[in-house]
Amino acid sequence: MYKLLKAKLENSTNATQIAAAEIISLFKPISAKRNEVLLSPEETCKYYFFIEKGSLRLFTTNTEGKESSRYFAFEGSFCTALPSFIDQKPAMEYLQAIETCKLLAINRTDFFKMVEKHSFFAGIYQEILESGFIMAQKRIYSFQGFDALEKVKWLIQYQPNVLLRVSNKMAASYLGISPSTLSRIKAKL
Amino acid sequence: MYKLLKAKLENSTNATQIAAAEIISLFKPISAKRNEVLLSPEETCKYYFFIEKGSLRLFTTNTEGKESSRYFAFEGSFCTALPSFIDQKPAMEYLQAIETCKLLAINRTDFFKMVEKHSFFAGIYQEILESGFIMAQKRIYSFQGFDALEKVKWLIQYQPNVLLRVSNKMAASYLGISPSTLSRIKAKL
DNA sequence: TAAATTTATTGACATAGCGCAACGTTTCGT
DNA sequence: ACGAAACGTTGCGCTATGTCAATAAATTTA
Repeated sequence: MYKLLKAKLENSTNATQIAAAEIISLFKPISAKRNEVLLSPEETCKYYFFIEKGSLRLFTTNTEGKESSRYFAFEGSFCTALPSFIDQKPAMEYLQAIETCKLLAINRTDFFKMVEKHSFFAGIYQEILESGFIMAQKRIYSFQGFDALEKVKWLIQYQPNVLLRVSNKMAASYLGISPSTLSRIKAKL
Repeated sequence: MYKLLKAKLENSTNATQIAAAEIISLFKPISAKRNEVLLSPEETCKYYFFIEKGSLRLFTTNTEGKESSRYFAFEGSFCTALPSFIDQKPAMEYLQAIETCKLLAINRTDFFKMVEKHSFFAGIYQEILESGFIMAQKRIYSFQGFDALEKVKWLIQYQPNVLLRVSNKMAASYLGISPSTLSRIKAKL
């Protein structure tokens, strides 16, 4: 049940068994069904999730109800609506299970307590922030001046899981193209 | 000369005068002329810069030579080619002064030494990463499904400095629209 | 300060990709 | 297991925005 989380923490440099165990003990198991919404825009995000199994996505809807997906996360990753989690303001976005999930959740207070107490865990948090930042930047660059075909190729190269495990509609809303266009591009390979 | 940096550090909670002074002593002043390139894609980024005066931008060029601007920074901000600074790999992007600048630079070793030594400075770094991440996410959301007019309005609302202090060409390349389109939109207000 | 270079504006034209719609297919609820 | 609902695919016409080009304005260099 805590297999992947345990591996993640214990493989971290400077982690001790004891510290890892303390942190793990603060994560509570949560199940989520396919399509279940774990967080709505008006809510404030209370938990940092770790995915043992399944996948999550973060997305918004604009005023006309059109979805825009921001992030997909799969087993072995942490995922939360970070701005809300950090600032404790309404999330302004949805967090949704897109497959049946086994999740582990730590609440905000405990999370930051552990970040302060265990420097190796602060290191993990720092890595999450750094890689999230870098990923976001790459995506911004990549999408500037790319046409639809180039975006799809980029996705295949850098996040192949997305096209394999996520619906066309969601993948399209991640790329900022219409489902029709994505469908046509896939047909041409 | 160190006025803004001093203010930034000393206004931080948990900062002591002594610690702030130690950190400040590791920043060396650097001048940069308008349009001067401080870092090229094949170079590895050695410094974290703080802007006392002027402005910087990060940008790439694609294979056809078209520029794509990623980030503009003005006085009072930290700025570096973060992925390169962190991983010490080629930057894959340019860092350029777009106005005449007075900069303060700290090298990577000293920077991370201070992050480890002074928890308030680690806090500042954490804030930079968090806000950078959040900003990048907002931008991704905003640019998905926005047409050119909406992008410009968004920029006016959230980063008015960009349109005021940066050339149309650069602002357009930041928004992912052509200079012509930006010009036409501005004409219509 | 004048010439040279770069940038901004505006018009004419071409086109990628969107919305819409129709139809087939998969998934979901009971 | 069945019907209903959501999703994927594909065709068609339209519009926003890109490219190209010509002129005007601004900035840099000497």
